[in-house]
Amino acid sequence: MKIGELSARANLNASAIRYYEKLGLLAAPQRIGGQRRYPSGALQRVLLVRFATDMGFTLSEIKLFLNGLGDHIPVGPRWKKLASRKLVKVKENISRSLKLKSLLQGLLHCHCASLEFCVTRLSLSPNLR
Amino acid sequence: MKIGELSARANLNASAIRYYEKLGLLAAPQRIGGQRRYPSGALQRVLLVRFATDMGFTLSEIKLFLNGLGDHIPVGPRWKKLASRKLVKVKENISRSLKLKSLLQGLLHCHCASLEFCVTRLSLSPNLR
DNA sequence: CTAGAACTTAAAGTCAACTTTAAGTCAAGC
DNA sequence: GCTTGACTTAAAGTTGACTTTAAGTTCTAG
Repeated sequence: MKIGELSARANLNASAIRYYEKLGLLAAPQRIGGQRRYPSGALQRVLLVRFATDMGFTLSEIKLFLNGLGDHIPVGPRWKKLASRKLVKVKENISRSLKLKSLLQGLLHCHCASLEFCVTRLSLSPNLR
Repeated sequence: MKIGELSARANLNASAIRYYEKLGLLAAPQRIGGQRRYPSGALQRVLLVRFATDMGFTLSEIKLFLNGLGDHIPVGPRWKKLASRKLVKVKENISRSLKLKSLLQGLLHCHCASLEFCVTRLSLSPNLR
């Protein structure tokens, strides 16, 4: 697979793929006549990277994650620590998103709302003093 | 409330608050001797802005949202359209986060995993052709 | 009254994640 | 064989969301 096909399938720009390679997120692939040829596994990797960036991971976090991940290679304690910290964030994000969801649904039905209403609905609290 | 107190309570930099004001996200407050004095409502507004940026809204989206929102002022159809579009995104985000959560929990228990495993668990699919 | 903390501005700097540009090389179809 | 589209590079440009800087003003505690 050349870079054009990979980028089309992963739905991003070819330059982004070269950028990922430069950052070490993607292994440098085989080349034929100077042009990159990707194995199908590269597509999975790119899809995962896209998913993770959408979920708010930074590229350097993603690099750490993917490097600790491989078939038949047990995930190490370092990876687990990373993952469990990220899990906490994901859970927080879920509970906030659920609150936001019900707030939005509510606002689409009852026709007026104050900032205060939103703030309490979302349980946003200021620092004391 | 001066800008220092507001920023401390909202847990962000005072310069960020001035930046929000410049973008029109925050109304220019009363001034005493050239210095900004905020009513308590400003804190709520800032808290909401912070929440929304955390949830992945851009500042210009937030501006649109907050401007269509006020006590005793019915939210308009334009606002509702925005909100229902955002609601869709929030729901998508929730279902993806739930998948990610169970994937991470799974990986923390069973000790090996392939990219392919992750990709299918997250239902990531490439574009055809 | 004065030192120092907190405020003011405009403009420049930073960071992440890319994209665009320029100038050139390779490959696939006619 | 030649054109045209896809590829190559390094370097510069872009966007969003701030932060930092520099130079100055104002408030507050002692």
